[in-house]
Amino acid sequence: MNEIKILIVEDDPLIAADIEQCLNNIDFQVSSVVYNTEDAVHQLEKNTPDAVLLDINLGEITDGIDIADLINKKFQLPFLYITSHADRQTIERAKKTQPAGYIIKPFDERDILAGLEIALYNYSQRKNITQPVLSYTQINKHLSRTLSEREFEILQAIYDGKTNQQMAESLFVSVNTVKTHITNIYLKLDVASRTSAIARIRGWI
Amino acid sequence: MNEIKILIVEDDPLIAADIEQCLNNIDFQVSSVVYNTEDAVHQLEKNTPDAVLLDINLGEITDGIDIADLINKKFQLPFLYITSHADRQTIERAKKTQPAGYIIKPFDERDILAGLEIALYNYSQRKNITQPVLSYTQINKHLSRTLSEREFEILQAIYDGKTNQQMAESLFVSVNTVKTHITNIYLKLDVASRTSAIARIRGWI
DNA sequence: ACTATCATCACCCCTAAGTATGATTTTGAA
DNA sequence: TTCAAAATCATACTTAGGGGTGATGATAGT
Repeated sequence: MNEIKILIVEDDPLIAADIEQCLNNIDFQVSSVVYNTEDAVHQLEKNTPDAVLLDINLGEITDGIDIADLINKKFQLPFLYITSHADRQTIERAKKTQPAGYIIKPFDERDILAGLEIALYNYSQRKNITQPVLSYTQINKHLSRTLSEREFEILQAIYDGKTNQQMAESLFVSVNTVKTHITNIYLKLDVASRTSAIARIRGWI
Repeated sequence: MNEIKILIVEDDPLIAADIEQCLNNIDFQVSSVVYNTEDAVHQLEKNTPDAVLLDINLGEITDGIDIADLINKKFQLPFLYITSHADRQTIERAKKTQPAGYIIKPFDERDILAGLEIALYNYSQRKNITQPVLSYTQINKHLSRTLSEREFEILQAIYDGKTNQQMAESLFVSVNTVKTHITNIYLKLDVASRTSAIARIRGWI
């Protein structure tokens, strides 16, 4: 059984029930169903869910997008819009809140399943990323003389704090070869040491 | 006119044409339509798009999820799946590639508009997260034996790619002193070189 | 007053890192 | 086929980085 708790914000009781039914079918727990902003805030504070499904039009002055703003400011939870509003203006406003998804009514169980699974997974991954991965193309975008793939491998190893000896072993080449590659990398990056190479590419990744 | 270029990977020519039509209607440029993995890779390399729409089932050994893996490894572009496969197994595999969205067929112009707009916006926002500066307290949170302020200064200089000589000059101390500090930093960080020190703290900032 | 931490410096030794130069082989594009 | 780039390796040299040990004065906490 899934322990993931979802908060539903939807002013139409019929649709709310429908969403709730879907969530039950796909083994998500509904932490609460609320019909307005005030209750939504209350639930977010007292019974913090793992993710939120937001209707945009709530028939009051504040709407789902305002709630999204609040989630970003105070709670930092993943949320998805479920709405029938798919016009440019609404999407334009909605995207600025960086939602994890945008499900357009009439929705389908699978839309919610896929949307939530991806939202939750992405959220959990992003929470513990700080290790930015080097990208070959990303680095080369900044260079007139581009790195070869082998050189890029070496640069990655330097970035990971490896010694020349370790690189030689893991790449099955001699230390001399590693040194040659490094010399060429330094030429292209216009640096003269490992640490300055790392500092140089830091802004690029 | 929108200059955003989208790559479509879809093996069914009818659906591909349909997607292309949708993109045109909502003012996105189609950079290319490809039917298999090989062409997809080629397009990614030669005519890098701003985002990718991926069908999962391509009727070959490799599928859209493999292409997604490749995008993450080498290109780091936002991508959305457009597929009729919405079973748990597929979603489970797909979510691991951290897609920006998952559009289930039969799709609708608005699904694509909302999905792409949000994907592109989120991507652009996440890209310019400013490189966090080293923070003294942040580093020490992770250490049992904390760095002194002087040691932290030295660590910053290492992080910036400075040599011991340069540090000695800018801090008005002897190179020997710098070395002593560095030795102590290494002890506390449990590393044995500048580069591994940088790699170690990378996860903390 | 005693102790711990910090910042400072010195000297020795050793190795990893970096520089210079040159060579061979493979491969892919013109 | 020819040419250029890439990957491989070698040898020799220089230097920066790192390990070990020990010492001194300053400061702050118990």
